[in-house]
Amino acid sequence: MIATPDRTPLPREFFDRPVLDVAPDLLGRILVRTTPDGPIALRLTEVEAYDGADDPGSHAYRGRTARNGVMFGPPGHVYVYFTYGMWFCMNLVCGPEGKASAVLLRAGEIIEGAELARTRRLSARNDKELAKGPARLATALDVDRSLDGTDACTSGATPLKVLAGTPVPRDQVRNGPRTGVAGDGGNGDIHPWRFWIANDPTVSPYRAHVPRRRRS
DNA sequence: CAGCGGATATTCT
DNA sequence: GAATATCCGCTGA
Repeated sequence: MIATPDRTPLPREFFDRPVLDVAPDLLGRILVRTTPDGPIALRLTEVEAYDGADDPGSHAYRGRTARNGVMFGPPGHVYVYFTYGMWFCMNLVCGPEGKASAVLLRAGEIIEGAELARTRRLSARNDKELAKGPARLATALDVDRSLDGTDACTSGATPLKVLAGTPVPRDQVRNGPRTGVAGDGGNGDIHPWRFWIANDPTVSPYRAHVPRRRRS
């Protein structure tokens, strides 16, 4: 017997909590992206927490900039950034206004609208790869900077919403160092803030931080 | 399969 | 100038 996922939208209070509480609680939730061509729904399987004030790995660590301003705003809004000159990644802002913490959505399983996602992810070899990685997830859902600052918690028509779905039992949640973040992953790592669903085939592979040199 | 170079905006030094 | 919350295509085993 499989429980039917709860399609009730998560209220803003869900996100107005410490980011380390919200992040594991987002696993199994359903993100719905409404596009002109139709809806795409994704079950979240992997996330990472970023805590502005005390977190050197966070975009907000060195204060507010034109890029990260949404992180300092109210919870339940979408923070989208552009990285490596090519890719977008999306976050959900958590905690009270001014806290500048957010959850990076790293991977998920497309459960509705896969045909739409495939047209945006032509290099994916199978459906498990459609949203395996944060930039792939944003690409599959047609998310870019035009959605930065969008409220995911208001009622009515919004481009992005988060539904209650089916929360993952705590014993199915794994955590470890964040992917590609300088300072994370060493012995005595104090930021094991990547959370994923155990044995889920859509979770992205872990990669340690590796500084890369630019060609001269 | 692992390793690597290329693409190149935003931010900080 | 140099690093970065990444991905893709190519190379060689």
